[in-house]
Amino acid sequence: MDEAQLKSELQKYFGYSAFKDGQLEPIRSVLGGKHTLSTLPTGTGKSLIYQLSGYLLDGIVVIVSPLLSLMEDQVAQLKFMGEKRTASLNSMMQFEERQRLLSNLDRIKFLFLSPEMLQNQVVLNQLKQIPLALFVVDEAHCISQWGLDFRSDYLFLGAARKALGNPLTLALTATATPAVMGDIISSLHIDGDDLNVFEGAVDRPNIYYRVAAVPPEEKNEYLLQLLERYPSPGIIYFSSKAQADAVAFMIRKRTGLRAEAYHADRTNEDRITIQHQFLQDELDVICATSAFGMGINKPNIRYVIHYHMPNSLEEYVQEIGRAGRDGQPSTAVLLYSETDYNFKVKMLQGDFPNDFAIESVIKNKAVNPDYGSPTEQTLLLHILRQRLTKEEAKHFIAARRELKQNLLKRMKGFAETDTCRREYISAYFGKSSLVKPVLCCDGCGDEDPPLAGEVSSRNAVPTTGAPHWGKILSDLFLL
DNA sequence: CGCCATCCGAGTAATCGGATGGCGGTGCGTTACT
Repeated sequence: MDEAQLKSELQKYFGYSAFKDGQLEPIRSVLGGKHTLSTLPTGTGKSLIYQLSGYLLDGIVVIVSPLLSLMEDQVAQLKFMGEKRTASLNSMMQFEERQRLLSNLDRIKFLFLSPEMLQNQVVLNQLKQIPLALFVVDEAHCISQWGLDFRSDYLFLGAARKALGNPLTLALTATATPAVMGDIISSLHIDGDDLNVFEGAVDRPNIYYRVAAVPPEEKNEYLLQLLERYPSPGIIYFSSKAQADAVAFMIRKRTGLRAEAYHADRTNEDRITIQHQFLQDELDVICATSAFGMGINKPNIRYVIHYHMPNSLEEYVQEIGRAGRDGQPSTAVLLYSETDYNFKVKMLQGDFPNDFAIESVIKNKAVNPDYGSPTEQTLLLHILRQRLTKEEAKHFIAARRELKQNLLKRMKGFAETDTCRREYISAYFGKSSLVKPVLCCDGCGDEDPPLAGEVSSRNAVPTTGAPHWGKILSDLFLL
């Protein structure tokens, strides 16, 4: 199908007259019968890729999604567009409801489910009975990020694909390093000869990067200064739920800003409310752990501050990537402290099963649910499922530990580099060409973007020589 | 890692010193309970 025909189908199904950047190529690839891996920033219309492809192929489209809330969002969106043949299969459903859906799958066009649900034999058997147009893995980096450490069912998507007869597959993610892309492809057991990979840009030219070395005890005061300076709304990321709570409280006390904490200890109801309020501009600041963000597509987030550094540069880039979706100047600030790094190193070291745990799991053929963190348990489960020998298991754990430590070291490298941070990220993601924006990062000696209406007293940033606002914008749009 | 909070015994009436231990975070689904 040529581009003109696809455009007319786009018009027919969605009412759009043109594709956004990065949509057309993966659609043509899928329609050409090729497995496809596409990295495309969130908010640039990733879901349209499988939606339009799905309409133009016979059979059901199965979309594997990491979060129930994402599934619900997608179902609601499709139904809003008038597509009634949409459902998600999950644990929220009543038994009868689920039975009814499973026996009527032939009436469904878009089915959303979790990787865990695909482990269910009944579900797999029902799916085998009907023609499968496309197997979609949304947020596919979760395979690499969670498979071994957190949600082991992500590693079984390859087996599920095989059970379903190796269907045409589309993997979508916002950002992936070459290593993560390799993990995705090999874990899904995709034949490389039948694969097309489309890589979107990683760089976000309208985000200015800055790292500030701030000792832990000075972070709160420093943060308050930043909040005075930066326009809302924004996100502040933490490595600890308690600290996210505490700082949200402090911000409410000491500023006029509306701040809320968001993490896994909040009730489902609270989380929905907070997210909704944030999207409606009824909150200025979200103090969040990594629980917040996936699927959030709010255009006007002006800053993302990291109170603690994440465990990897992938996570960092994903989290700061939530800023400035509208293309307007935005800021990413990392409050870096070597104490934090040392703490993370220590935590990481304790987060792997020791030899005794490895040996007893192999001996008992079961994981003791009372032993260790979720990460340790997932790793032990993997050892068990792969039927590793003692030696293999120890090597596996050692390699895993080294990998995680390296990810953390690269994150530290980013924080400590005195050269261009944008180049550092770009190189990390294996990109060769990079066009630097006028306002790049502190490593390039650039000052923070001047902010509308800013009265700068305390920070006393000299504005002489700083590019004019209008020039900054025009430079951005030329990129 | 290095910093706290907590505990504990000493030995005196209410604290003190030293030791100890703890210290992240991500979500499905199922099932056994209140």
